[in-house]
Amino acid sequence: MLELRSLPADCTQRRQESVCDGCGARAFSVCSSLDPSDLGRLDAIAERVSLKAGEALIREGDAAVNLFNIASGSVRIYKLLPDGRRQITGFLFAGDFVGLATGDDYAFSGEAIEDATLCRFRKSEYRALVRERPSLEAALLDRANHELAAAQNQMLLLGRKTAQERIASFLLDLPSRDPLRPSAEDQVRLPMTRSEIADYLGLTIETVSRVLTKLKTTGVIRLLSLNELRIEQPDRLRDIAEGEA
Amino acid sequence: MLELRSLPADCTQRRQESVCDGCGARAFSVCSSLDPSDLGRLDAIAERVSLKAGEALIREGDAAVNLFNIASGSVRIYKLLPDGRRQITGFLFAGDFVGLATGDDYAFSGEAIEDATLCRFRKSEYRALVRERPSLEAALLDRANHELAAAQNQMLLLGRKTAQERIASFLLDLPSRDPLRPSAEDQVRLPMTRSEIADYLGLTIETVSRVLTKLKTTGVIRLLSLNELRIEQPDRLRDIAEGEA
DNA sequence: CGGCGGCCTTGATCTCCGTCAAAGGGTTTG
DNA sequence: CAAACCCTTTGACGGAGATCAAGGCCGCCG
Repeated sequence: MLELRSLPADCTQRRQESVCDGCGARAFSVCSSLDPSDLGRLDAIAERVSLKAGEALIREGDAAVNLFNIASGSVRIYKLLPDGRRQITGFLFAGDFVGLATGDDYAFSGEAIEDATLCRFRKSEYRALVRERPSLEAALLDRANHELAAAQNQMLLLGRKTAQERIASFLLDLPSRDPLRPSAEDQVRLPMTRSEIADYLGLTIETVSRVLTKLKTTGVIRLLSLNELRIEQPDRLRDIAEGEA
Repeated sequence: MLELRSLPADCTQRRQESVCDGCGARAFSVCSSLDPSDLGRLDAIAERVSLKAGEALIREGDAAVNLFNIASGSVRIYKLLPDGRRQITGFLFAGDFVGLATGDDYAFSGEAIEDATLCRFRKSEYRALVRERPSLEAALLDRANHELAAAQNQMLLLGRKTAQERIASFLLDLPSRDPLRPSAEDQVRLPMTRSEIADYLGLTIETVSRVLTKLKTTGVIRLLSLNELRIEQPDRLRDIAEGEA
């Protein structure tokens, strides 16, 4: 199985022999599509970056020079309207690739939710590698397709689901997206704030809070702490998520 | 420039020498990434299909055996909730590829909005061709990335924009997506009904109608007919779309 | 350990848009 | 050409969730 050794804290400082070797996210990411010899090529153009919670890796409108692969931690991707309204379009975790949906300029911003480590690639170098490694390109296409399917689900959620249904769907989806933290069955870790949940689900912070309270008082979930909860009645939560309750 | 010759009406009936040869959508689609010799390969596995308005090409939950390329007409892609609420996740036009975001089963339904012609491929055969034609794979990845960017914009719209802003954004986006009908400047063709617009924008049919009326009475747009309108004040419409008015 | 600041919860009120209802226009059918 | 149908428009009303406003919890730092 997979070895989850923790990464050295100072990995930005001195270039390691191989950033890929100790990477706990390798098995989940597009890197796994490369055989060992090709992995060296990837390794050669990868630069390891550490981010503290809240730091930005991508700013909407900037020239898109870098691509990223998340090695650990979590990242929020969002777009803003001129008056400050924010829509978080995705929470990303270890193994996720950032910068797929990108033209010459970034069309979204990205920031670390919690401390995170990432692999940074120069877009030009990455493209060159992709061009000569069809298996890598196939893996990227695969990933893009999964993201597209997820985006369609999110559109259904944002366009047609009630506040309760959105929260329920969110609680059911979230755990499956964080491979490095396959928490106990029906245990949900919420690394993001209520405000971020709200901006992801197209709600306000108050509504998120109220719905969570209601789910708690009806016994569907139990809040273990602010950022941790247990799903007590998964079936009922699933019914709620699909509008059948 | 591009030649927009109309397609023979009976193209499903008898197999043509080459379905690609007369295809007005070729220049916009992934097919354009293939050189003439490879196009023959694609041609060999393509089957031309004609659909009448309203007919389905994909049904959510069915085994995903076919992929499609739209040659002419328009298609709606949507997802349903158990109680019938519908979210249209995309309107597709000539050159668009249907079935990218697909696993073993279709995760969405697709129907013709107006009479349409499509190229149908068996997924297995298509994959085999893609695997040996990196340029085709690259084109698919490109297209997936564009769709992802569009999906993120739609999430912003659904999660954070008001009804007015949604309609304004929609009217500004739509024309650019239909390459076979590069209508007169600021002229918008609406091949879909109000109900479809509503289900695409996360609104109701009544709200769509009311907002269009308001935009009309304020002089921003002019309704030429039910399915055709002119944008009289593009700058103001753009301001509205971004929440600056 | 006490005060401060950030985040979350809870309550009261408001509002945008959804729901319900009816009437108007266009086109298909007999 | 009338009648039936469908889609759209318009109006009146109501409700889910936003907004406004306190108050509670907790970690942090002096």
